[in-house]
Amino acid sequence: MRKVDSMILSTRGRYGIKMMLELALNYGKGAIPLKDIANRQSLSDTYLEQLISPLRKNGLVKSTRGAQGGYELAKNPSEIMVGDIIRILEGSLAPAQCVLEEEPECSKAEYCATRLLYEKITESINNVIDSISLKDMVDDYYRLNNTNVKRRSENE
Amino acid sequence: MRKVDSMILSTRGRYGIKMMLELALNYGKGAIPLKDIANRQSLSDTYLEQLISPLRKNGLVKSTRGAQGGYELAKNPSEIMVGDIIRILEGSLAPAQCVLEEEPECSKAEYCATRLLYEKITESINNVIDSISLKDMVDDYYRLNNTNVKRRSENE
DNA sequence: ATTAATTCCTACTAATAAACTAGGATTTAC
DNA sequence: GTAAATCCTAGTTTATTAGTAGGAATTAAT
Repeated sequence: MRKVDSMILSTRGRYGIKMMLELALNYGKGAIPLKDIANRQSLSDTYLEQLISPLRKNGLVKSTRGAQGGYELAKNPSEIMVGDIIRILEGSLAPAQCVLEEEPECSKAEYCATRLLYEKITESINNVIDSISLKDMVDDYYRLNNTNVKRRSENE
Repeated sequence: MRKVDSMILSTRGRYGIKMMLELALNYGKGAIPLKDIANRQSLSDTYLEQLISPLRKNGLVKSTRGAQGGYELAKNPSEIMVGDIIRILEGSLAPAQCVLEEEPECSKAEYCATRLLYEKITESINNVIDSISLKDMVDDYYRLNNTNVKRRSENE
């Protein structure tokens, strides 16, 4: 039996977003250890380690090694778009190979009505994820929780 | 090494759309055998059989059994939305479980800023795929091919 | 200096899902 | 009655996802 629904995002993207939102909620407070985030979210810290590594290499977070070390955002939450996180962790979101820029054009691209459809879908997704920043999510978070006191728990 | 990009649609959805576009291009001309479509698109006919079955059960195509039989659209191409095809073959497209209606709400849905994000992504995708009909794709097809003579080949 | 807490790195493994294939039963035009 | 088709269930193979495991390097605190 096949899976019934298609998750657009795998755990890489979903956990990555949760992790980054946690860091955004703590922006300006210094580095926090990954294990803390993993515990709060009930996720495997060794798995999160794997996910935060490319985020660091792409300049979205910075790390402090050693005891009392940890991670923090490398720039202001308003400068980090959800699309950045997703593209680093999941790659480009596209309905089919032929829409990806890196790919050579498929031989009949000019005749291809399905390609046009895929381009519309891709554009629509990119519009959303590139217009929402971590700051927007932090604002949503406080608005939804109807409080100005920073909380720690955040669910999927 | 992990896959680099995320295909939103699997072969189920992509082949399904190609198949349905072929049927739309031949709408009104009677049933055509699946093997013909598979040959034109260089796809496995036994695999396509599996995909067309749910499309038939959901009333998008109708079949004629026996020799000279085949498949045809069960309604006008303008009445069949790309979203219908995708939902039948791939299930709901959602970034995470918690956005799916069938799912019980996750315990902290009201506090959940990531859920809000997922809802925005989902809405944006649904807006696109539910606004494009097979007729629109047929029109695009002829416009892209700059001809009024119906052609057979159509690529991914 | 030693210890404990942390990041960093590579490689492996288990579970799940995707992408088909196989085989045959049933239907129907010719 | 035969060939061409749909219909149905159950496999199989391959790829991807979602982790684990183990340890090296770094650093604050004692």
